[in-house]
Amino acid sequence: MPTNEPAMRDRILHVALELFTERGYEGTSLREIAERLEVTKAALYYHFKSKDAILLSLLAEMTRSVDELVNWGRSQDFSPEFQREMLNRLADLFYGDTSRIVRLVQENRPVIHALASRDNQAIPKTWILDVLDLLTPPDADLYTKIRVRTAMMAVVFGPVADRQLDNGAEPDLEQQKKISLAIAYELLAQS
Amino acid sequence: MPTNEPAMRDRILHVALELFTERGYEGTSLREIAERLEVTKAALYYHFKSKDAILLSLLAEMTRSVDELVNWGRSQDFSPEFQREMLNRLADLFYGDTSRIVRLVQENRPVIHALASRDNQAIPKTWILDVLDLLTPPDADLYTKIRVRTAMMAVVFGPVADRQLDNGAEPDLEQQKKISLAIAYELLAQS
DNA sequence: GTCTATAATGGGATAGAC
DNA sequence: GTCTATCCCATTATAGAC
Repeated sequence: MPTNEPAMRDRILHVALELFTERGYEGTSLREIAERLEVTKAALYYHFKSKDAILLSLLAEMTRSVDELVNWGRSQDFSPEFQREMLNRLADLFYGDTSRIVRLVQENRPVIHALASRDNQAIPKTWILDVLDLLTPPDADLYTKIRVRTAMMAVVFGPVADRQLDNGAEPDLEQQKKISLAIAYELLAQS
Repeated sequence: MPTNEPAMRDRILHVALELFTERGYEGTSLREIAERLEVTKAALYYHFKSKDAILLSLLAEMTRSVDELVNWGRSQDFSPEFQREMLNRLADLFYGDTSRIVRLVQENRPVIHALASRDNQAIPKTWILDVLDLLTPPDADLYTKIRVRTAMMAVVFGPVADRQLDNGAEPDLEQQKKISLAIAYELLAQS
């Protein structure tokens, strides 16, 4: 007999994502997470064997999405069409649910980096460089490299930056995504 | 009789900047800072009254530079020439020494935000929004806003991103600055 | 699956000698 | 201006009852 309540495991992840992003991983204690869920610290340990495990679980989701994209990119030959399609897929990712995890990673880079080198875990440490590499023409000069880098930043960091941009009003993410992509195309075309 | 050794206070700040950026503020203990300087924790407390004070002292430098820029910007009328001059000054700042502090802020956003709201301190919390505001034409539509935002990101985050971009080789920051500015100009011109 | 209680660690900070 | 020694506290994590 299934319950209507979301599984506690997911509720923990949900609250953790929010707090880790707002106050940082190390600025968030398990006590705070437990309080929000109105359970005790010990209860958390039934679902996750450590605090690290909660963070790693959140990151796994993103790693999966990005790995998929990178693997697809590696299977293609370079061409302007490929470049644009790569940007499209990147935008879909980062203007979608994944943007919340991207923000989490951005706000907690040092801890995540430490975790990655300790656990040898597959963690988004260099993913952005991998994607950039795929987006850049093989024979690019510095000027082209920076154009491509700027184009990627527009798409990847746009959704995070724009959230605070629309003064108060609910941001129209679909619209922002279209515009960011248009600008990014332009940057690629003239390189 | 002055000593040739750099003052301990500055040596502390130097080491703290490095560690706070690499391992994060909360991931760095005073013990680690003391060890690098081959002194004890207690010695640090002679120069700074708390760990927070070290971070705040690092931030003060950046706050000063940025405030200067924002104040200058506020004293000017908006025009395309002003826009470009504003970008120039921004680039001078962020391709210079300040870029190290920018990176520190980027890597420790949650803690710094917490500090800012606790102390009511003048901290680079919204500076980027202030600068963006000044760069944006008064009557800008969403398309223009995003173009301007992209232009600013190219100049502000470029130096941080590019550092890892030149595979191994020493990056030519002067060159990167010129190119980033050229791209940023272009984004502004067609908006 | 969640609780109470407690262990174990490590951190920031202070007192007082030198 | 730096040291030794110590305090105090919050945190992660575990043991064992229910």
